[in-house]
Amino acid sequence: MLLSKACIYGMRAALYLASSSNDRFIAISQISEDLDISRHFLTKILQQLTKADIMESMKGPKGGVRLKGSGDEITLVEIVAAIDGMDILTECALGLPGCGTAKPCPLHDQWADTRDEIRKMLEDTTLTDLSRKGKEGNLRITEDGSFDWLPKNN
Amino acid sequence: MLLSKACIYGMRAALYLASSSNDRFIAISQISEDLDISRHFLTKILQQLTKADIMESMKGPKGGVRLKGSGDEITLVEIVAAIDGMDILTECALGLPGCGTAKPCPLHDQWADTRDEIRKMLEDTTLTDLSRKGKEGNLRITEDGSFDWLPKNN
DNA sequence: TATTTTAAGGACAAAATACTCTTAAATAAA
DNA sequence: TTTATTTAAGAGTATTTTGTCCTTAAAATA
Repeated sequence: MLLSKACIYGMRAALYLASSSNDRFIAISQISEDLDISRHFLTKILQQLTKADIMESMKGPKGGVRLKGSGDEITLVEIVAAIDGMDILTECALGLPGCGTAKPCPLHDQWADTRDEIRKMLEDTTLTDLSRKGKEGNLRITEDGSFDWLPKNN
Repeated sequence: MLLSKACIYGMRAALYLASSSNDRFIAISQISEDLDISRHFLTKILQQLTKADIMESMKGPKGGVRLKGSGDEITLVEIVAAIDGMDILTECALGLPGCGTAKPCPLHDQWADTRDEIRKMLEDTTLTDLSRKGKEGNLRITEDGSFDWLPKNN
């Protein structure tokens, strides 16, 4: 698995928020319910994203989380960096520390190329891209085939 | 991490064997020592590779493991398939089961493309490719910077 | 001010992964 | 045939990841 579950959950939650009216705070309990993700676990993950300034949070009634910036300025790589770290995009495929052009492993060149493809994809994809695509195609963001995954307040 | 440690260890051991005279059996204890991988753990991993017919083993003195076929017929994807399974090359980036062209997630298209790049790289790279490259450039296959990583019997 | 709602944070439990140890079986060679 | 060597196999331990629970803090509102 390239990305941890925490990272995947974070991406899905961010995509959920990007598909909502992003001026309002949305309770994590609602997100967790709609996306069928453990509430407490998701809370922890979104804390990381608020610390990374990707989201902002508000306590109390009417509180919750929302994206800090505009969805078209947030790319997937930022979420990955905040949760899994950038290591997965720099690490050696054979696990050798310090693998680079100066001191490569035999697989270095090939892996560097494919790794760049992954990074480019993550860098080029914004939350708005995914949200638009999801809305246009009525695509799912949750396991059960329910295609009307859009947050209720939209 | 895209590949598990077990998978990475398996690839390194296979590359080690591909760089040796492959008519002789080589003791796992020697491989583990040269590659600085736990002997018992490596034994388990190589058992998987022998079950997958990538290697063959022999008990007793003068026993050990060796590649079953020629190194230029063994690609990295076979090793990955035997240890981590092919799931990592088919799974949805958002973790949704059944994600495919028929029932995609918003990230499906982008991820399918990059996933194919990964698979292509693994399918196109043979052990002999890596071995040749390693020998030509005197590249390392082990952590400490020692560049003379070739098995002693060559 | 009191109550309710919500995130923050820490402590804990379960599951998956990584790694170790022990014993058994096979084989070569003394 | 006995002994030494080496893989096979299974049980056991450690670490990391994933997931749960409970308490505290902050904010809205009655």
